Amino acid sequence: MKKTAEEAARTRQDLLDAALGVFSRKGYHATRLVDIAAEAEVTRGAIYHHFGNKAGLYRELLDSASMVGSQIVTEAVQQGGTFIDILQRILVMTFARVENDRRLQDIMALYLFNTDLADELTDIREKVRQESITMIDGIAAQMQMGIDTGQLRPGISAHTYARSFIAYQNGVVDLWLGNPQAFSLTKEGAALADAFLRGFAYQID
Amino acid sequence: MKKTAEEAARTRQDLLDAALGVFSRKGYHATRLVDIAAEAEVTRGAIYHHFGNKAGLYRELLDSASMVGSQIVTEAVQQGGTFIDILQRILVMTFARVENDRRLQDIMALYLFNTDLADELTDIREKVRQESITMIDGIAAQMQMGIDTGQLRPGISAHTYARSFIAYQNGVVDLWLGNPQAFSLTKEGAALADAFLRGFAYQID
DNA sequence: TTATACTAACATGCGTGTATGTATGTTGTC
DNA sequence: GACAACATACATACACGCATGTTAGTATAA
Repeated sequence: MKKTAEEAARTRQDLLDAALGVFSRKGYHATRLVDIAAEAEVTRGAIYHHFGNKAGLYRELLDSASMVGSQIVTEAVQQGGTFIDILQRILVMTFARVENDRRLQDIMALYLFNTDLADELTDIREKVRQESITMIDGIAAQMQMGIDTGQLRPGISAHTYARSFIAYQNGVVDLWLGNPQAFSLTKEGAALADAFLRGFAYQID
Repeated sequence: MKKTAEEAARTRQDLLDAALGVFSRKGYHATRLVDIAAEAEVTRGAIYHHFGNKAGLYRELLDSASMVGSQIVTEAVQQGGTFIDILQRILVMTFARVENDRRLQDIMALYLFNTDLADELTDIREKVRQESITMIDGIAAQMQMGIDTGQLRPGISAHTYARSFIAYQNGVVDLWLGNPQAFSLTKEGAALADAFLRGFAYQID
């Protein structure tokens, strides 16, 4: 019955993958550990062996799921262009990747729909909150550069720009997750990014 | 033990109010009927008497909570102004009202975080989905007018404008609900709306 | 031979729903 | 308008299932 070390690591990863899918689809409370175990083709015992309990699994999962969005950002920055070009690219790439990457969908869902977190998970909520704050701060620093170089309209604070940006990004993804058949993130992504970054208002030059 | 007819209606409403608060804070699965009953200062028996079961209570709640956003829209339209002015006003009013109205906060949370809805509530999810579709269609019709009258930039479809708009509105509210102390929806509302509607890009006229 | 990676069986608690009880409003009848 | 007959608005207590966590067992890698 005992498996080799790498086999064990594999089932551990399988459990994390399965948990990500089920948690993001059904929420924390509604997911039954037996569903996760079944999807990973083990029994619940494996979960308790690797993660101690349900909350431990969720904890681990969130740690492994973090720092995914940052990869897209660095990739978009590397391709160069103006400040607005980069912001546009971040949105377009995020939208397209969400539509085509099931795993990323699940991670986004996990971050966006973190209600119904049990009392025993308040520390997790707090951690996510802190992470989002530092993320906003980081984006705000970038936005400040955009303001300083005259590529962003003045009169709006860097933090407002930052909040506006990720609010939009999350809002679009959220909307799509709620009804994926309604529209295509890949096809409409560029227009959605354009409408946001260039604004709705028609300014005659 | 039997109360007068209007007393009964009162406890029924108390239960709905209590349910809105608890459901929106903890999610469907995590809320215990005893919590709702306690907050309404009755026992669970009252819930089963008035609503049959937990799902019935949630169902009723969602019906009574619907059609709140439309009120803001009509109010914003009545005040007149250009198309962009009205859109701006809708955002600003929504943001400000969310920050100051606990009930509206709960309703928004209920709509935004509708994950973890039990298998017995798939019909509710479907209903919410349908409502959001017709809402988007309605907004798109308005946006089409904005395009036709040259007040919205051409080259973007009415539906994309509509999705963009409510994605942003929801995104900002979602962001704030996740961390209300981080910023003030009332104070930053105008800037957030402005950044969105006029765009980030600095266009030199 | 020992620690590991689980499986299987069991115990426990908790939350929903239901059945019953009860006090009181409400309605018809004379 | 008084009084029975019934309906209502809950409270209380119980039954039941289900999901978590725990413990014991087993096979095998190290």
